[in-house]
Amino acid sequence: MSFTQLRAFHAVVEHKGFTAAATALNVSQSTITMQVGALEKRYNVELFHRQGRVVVPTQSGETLHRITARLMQAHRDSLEFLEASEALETGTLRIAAVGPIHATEMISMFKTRYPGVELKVKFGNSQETLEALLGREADIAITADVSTHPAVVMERYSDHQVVVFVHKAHRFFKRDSILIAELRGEPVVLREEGSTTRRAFETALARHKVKIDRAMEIGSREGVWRAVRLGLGIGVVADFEFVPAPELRAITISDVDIRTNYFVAYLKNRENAPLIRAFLKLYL
Amino acid sequence: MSFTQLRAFHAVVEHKGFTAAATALNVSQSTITMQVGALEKRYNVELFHRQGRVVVPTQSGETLHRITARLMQAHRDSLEFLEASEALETGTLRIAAVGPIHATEMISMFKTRYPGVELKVKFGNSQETLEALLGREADIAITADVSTHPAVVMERYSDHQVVVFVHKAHRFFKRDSILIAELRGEPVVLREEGSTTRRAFETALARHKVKIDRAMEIGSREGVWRAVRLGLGIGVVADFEFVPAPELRAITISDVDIRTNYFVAYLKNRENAPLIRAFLKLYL
DNA sequence: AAATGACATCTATTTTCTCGATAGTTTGGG
DNA sequence: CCCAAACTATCGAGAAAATAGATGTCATTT
Repeated sequence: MSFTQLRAFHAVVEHKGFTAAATALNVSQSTITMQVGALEKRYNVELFHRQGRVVVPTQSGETLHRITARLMQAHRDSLEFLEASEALETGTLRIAAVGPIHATEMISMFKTRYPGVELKVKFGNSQETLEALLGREADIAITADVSTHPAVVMERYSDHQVVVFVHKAHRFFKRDSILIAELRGEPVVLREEGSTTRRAFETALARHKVKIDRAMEIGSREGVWRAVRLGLGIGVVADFEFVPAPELRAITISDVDIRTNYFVAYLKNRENAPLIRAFLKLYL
Repeated sequence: MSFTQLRAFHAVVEHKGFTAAATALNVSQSTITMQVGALEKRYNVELFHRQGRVVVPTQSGETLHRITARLMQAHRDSLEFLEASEALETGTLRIAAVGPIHATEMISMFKTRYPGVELKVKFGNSQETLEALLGREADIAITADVSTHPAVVMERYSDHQVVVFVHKAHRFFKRDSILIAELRGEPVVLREEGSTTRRAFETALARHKVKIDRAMEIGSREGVWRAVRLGLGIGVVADFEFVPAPELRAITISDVDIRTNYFVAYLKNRENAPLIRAFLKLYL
């Protein structure tokens, strides 16, 4: 009893005839006759009443048909699922990330592009993130640390210098660069916690034991930009994000290299996993 | 996506490994690897995490597995049903019969031999019985009339002469044969209504306008035999059923041929239908 | 009675499935 | 730290299954 035979039998019942079944399955009528005939001969069972040109399933045929209906449904379901997977209309991508900012940005972008894919995000520190990846609990890791593990591939996702920028009324306005110590006590307009740029900036300040005046905390780039233009403090921004304006000036910090450094990581032997490829393609 | 591929995939999940799946399906490991690999490549989907010697289904793999579980169950059910059919452990045999006596005897015998087969019996006259057969509402007809329909095969099931038998005290005891008219007014011990033998006997009496004395009506052959031995009347029996005894004698009716004539009929083009063959084999 | 429409049968061919050998990987032990 | 054991991956050839097309048979229709 092969699947092909059962499929042929099922089609004959569904289409009320051998010829019709053959048409539906895109095979020849003789093929259908053979398949069904083989079933009947092999199991010594009469599946159809053949009375002239009318074909009616026997009692046994009807019973078997109830079973093959389930069989064919499951077969169609399998195909449907696989085709949905192929089109990335289904599936699950598990992301382990160190900070919410990058991840949520990426997630919304990915979700917009592939609405059918379920996304699971787990936040943790760098070590936990890497462990999740190695333990196959995550497909993608978004982390700041570089891993030396041979099975892990890391692709740089974000790499830029942090600069400060000031309004022209500020005493730094005519400078090209400053020293980090000069920021001591300065009022600074910052992005919210979790911002990659802010984290890099504060890490550098802490390392050099520089205390600043956290004048404001604003949730958007434009907000920071407006606050600085109003002279409320020094702005902090990634270099490529700085929008030049006549009354504003970006200034580098010459004695410390403050930069963000984020990576997307995945397991080497899964580089061809469709969802991982799709994810990387969207950002790199 | 072929059934074979889905089966291979399913086995790998179920047996937690390619090699184990191969063993379970009685194929080589390379076959399994190819089947699953073909699925993954064709639909660009990752079905298993391959981490060294451990094989774990991915999220997609688990989803597909839920579907293939149904698929395989239906496949097993199909096989089970067909094998039951082969062994005549299932199925339905529809019988159309003219009288209850023969049919019930046959049914109980058939049911004993094939307990799994459902039997449906419909009683009617000869014409209805034949029509049920031709209309495919019955698989087997048990009838007394001979049909000339070319599609119908009739096999003689019962054909025997009806004889009377008497106790040695009876005036017929020394005779070899009698005329039917001699039975007029005689006390006769009969089987119950529906008995084939009784019907043939009474039909003959009616044709020759002979009225007898229905002395007793007894539901078994032994009962009739005992009653006759006690001198309660003349017995009526099929020739081959007569059990010789010193004080009893079977006597033929010389001027009328009283015989039962029953047939089992089936459609010519269904002569190979397993249930029909099984039925015929049991009686002919 | 011929035409028609549908199932049955046969053989050759194409496609699919499968195997066996071999290579590459990971894991556990000495 | 390296080796052996236990897997999975890959390849090319051979076996098995599925299929097509021509033709036969049969019942119904006109």
